[in-house]
Amino acid sequence: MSSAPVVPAAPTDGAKTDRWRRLRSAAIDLFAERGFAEVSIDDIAGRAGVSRRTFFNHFDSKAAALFDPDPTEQAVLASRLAEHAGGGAWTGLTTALEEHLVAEHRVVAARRQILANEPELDRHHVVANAKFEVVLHQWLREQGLAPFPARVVAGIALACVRETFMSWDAAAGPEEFTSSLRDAFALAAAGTATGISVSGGASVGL
Amino acid sequence: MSSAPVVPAAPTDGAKTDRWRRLRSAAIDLFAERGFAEVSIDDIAGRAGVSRRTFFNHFDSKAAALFDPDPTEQAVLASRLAEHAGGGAWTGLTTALEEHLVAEHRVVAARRQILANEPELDRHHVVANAKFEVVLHQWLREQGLAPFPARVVAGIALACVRETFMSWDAAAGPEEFTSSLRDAFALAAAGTATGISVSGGASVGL
DNA sequence: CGATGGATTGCACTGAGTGCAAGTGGTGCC
DNA sequence: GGCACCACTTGCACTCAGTGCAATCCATCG
Repeated sequence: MSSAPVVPAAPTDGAKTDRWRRLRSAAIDLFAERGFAEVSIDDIAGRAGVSRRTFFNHFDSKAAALFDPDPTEQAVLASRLAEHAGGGAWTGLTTALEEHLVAEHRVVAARRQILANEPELDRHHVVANAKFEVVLHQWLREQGLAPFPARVVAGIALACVRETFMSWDAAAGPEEFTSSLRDAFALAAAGTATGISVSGGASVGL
Repeated sequence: MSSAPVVPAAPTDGAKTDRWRRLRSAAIDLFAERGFAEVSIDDIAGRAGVSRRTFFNHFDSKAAALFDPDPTEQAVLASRLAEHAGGGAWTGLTTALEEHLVAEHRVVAARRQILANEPELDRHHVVANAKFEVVLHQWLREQGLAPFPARVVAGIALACVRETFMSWDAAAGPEEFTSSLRDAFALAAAGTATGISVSGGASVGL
């Protein structure tokens, strides 16, 4: 009980992560209540019971409080991906992404709701998505893909996620999201395997 | 000489656009000289010979001065796309994009140079790319693609642009960029037509 | 118990971004 | 020409995001 764990189960868990989550939670609640622009960092820090300065020990910016991944999230996604290594890049990638988004569905739904009211926040969301791209690209390269195909595959997968997310009504619940996402992945796989048909029918692959 | 032109050749040309270009030019020069963070908006406005307040009449933010498209650019890209309508979505899209990036190569190169020194600016660049996505997606839908395939195709094309841009040495000149971009587009078309091979060889399309 | 180091906090400061109201200059209309 | 109109510019004042610094608090380890 007293000995240090040989391998910390979740490296960033602890008081710090708790504070991080309290801050994010406060931020999400306030954004949902009043709108992003109407919430100051003092408000967030106040509701989370920490000082304004502490907010900036955890987040680089106000938007980060809404869009940054959980401190453990990168590692979790990475291990999900690792579990699916070797069984086909596309299958592994999409399975891991789906698991991941299901596990995070509460936060994902909160983001969707807030974005629905304030579309201009989409710019920050796009940036958040780009962080995923780094992880996915990295993993795909480890699976043996060259840099460029890895970029394309990651781009396709993220396009699926994005399209699903944007056309999803958060009030409809997570099941809707999951099934739509699965459809999107399947459509992408089928489309790229057979060539997504285009009007005019020119056979250019896409 | 005195009659108003029936159709304004470029709707946003004029004194306002001139100021816009002077401001962008000043911003690019200063960013290249000192680095993004070391340049204030007063600096930019000063060099462009306008007031600080006027800067904000033209740009929403400091980053916008570097990454916003030229006021005429959207229209220009749209008309390039229009020229290539009907001849196959992928071909038209990539041709228009290539033309467009060649025409803009000075600014593109400047951005590349500045990003090389300050990678953290990439977040803004990603946002700028996302604006393209809107235009491309719109055009693809007009070509008869459903929302989702349109998203995927646009995502692939932008992945090509992004990968080419990021792996390009701006000092090498625009020809390098163009030929790399063309290669990337060809690779994407071939890869998606035949299925990008993955290690393990599972036949999942990607 | 005392030392050590990470995290929190308060304070002060720079600079981004905005609202407002007062110029300023050009354009067309009488 | 004179005048009204309009779009753009400018200065001013203000809020608030974000940062550096130094003091403090607290948990853990020896």
